[in-house]
Amino acid sequence: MKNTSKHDCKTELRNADLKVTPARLGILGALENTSKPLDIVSLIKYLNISKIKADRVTVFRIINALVIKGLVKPIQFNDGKLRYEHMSKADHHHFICGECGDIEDILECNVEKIEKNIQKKKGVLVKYHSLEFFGLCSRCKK
Amino acid sequence: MKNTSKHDCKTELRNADLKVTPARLGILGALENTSKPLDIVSLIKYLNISKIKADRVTVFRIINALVIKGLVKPIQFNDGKLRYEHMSKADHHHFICGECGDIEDILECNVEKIEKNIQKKKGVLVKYHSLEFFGLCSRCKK
DNA sequence: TGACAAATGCAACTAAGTTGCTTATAATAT
DNA sequence: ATATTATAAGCAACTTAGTTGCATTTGTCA
Repeated sequence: MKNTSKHDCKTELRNADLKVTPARLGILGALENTSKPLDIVSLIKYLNISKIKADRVTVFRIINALVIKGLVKPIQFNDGKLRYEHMSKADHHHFICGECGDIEDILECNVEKIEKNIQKKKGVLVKYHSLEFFGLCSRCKK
Repeated sequence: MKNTSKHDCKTELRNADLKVTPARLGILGALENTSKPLDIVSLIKYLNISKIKADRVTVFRIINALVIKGLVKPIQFNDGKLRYEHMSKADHHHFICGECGDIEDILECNVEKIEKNIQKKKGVLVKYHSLEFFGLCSRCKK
């Protein structure tokens, strides 16, 4: 299981014309093994735990490269920092509670149809979209 | 026209339990008179032009208050800063070009239905949602 | 295994956003 | 109108996200 994942990460990087390095494998691995989107600080923590040392700057640079190559998608929860999600897990959206920060997955929307429509109508290329819902969760609502 | 708008801003603030001050009127006015979402720096510029002086910190505090009260909605274009839009203009979404930063309005999606669904299913309160499309515009695509 | 391009580390920087505290001002009652 | 009071604004200092330049290291490929 772990081997497969590692192998997948390697070929993923190679297909994207990115050299295979420990930090890159670690970051891709982190994003594939988690259910919630991760911010830079969480990624660095994950790398530390995995005994992979990588500078803050390196993590920023790697994540930017992954985004540009389309392997990873940035998500904004309007708290001043970006989080990142592996594209293979980007098939759902989120509800974010503005009070407690709780994140719930939202499955029931099909934006791909709209996406295709926009591409055709406007002549643009849509790489990814973000659909997030903000409000109060059932606990904080009261 | 201007009087009406000013009056609307006043009652808007009063209804939200916010005191009416020049800076608040200026910011609400700016957000009502523009078609594109504005970031903090643009808001400060607008205030300066309107001969309203307001500290950076004040603008941040005002905008946060307006968001909490639900008069204004923050929008993220994944460039490291928030932009803001008056709620009365929040009925559409955006396409953002990652190359040149161009912003195009996207009209054709009805997320309200999904929103109501989520509220019912999850027992949460959705205050606003964000749906933005990221990619390359027709010019940068080539 | 050696060469070269690409990746990393480090230091210093920019820019967004926040906090604490003092002063000023809008709303309310007198 | 005026005094009172809670709230807003200003200022300085801070935190945190993200970037840039440059020197050093490392992955790849011949």
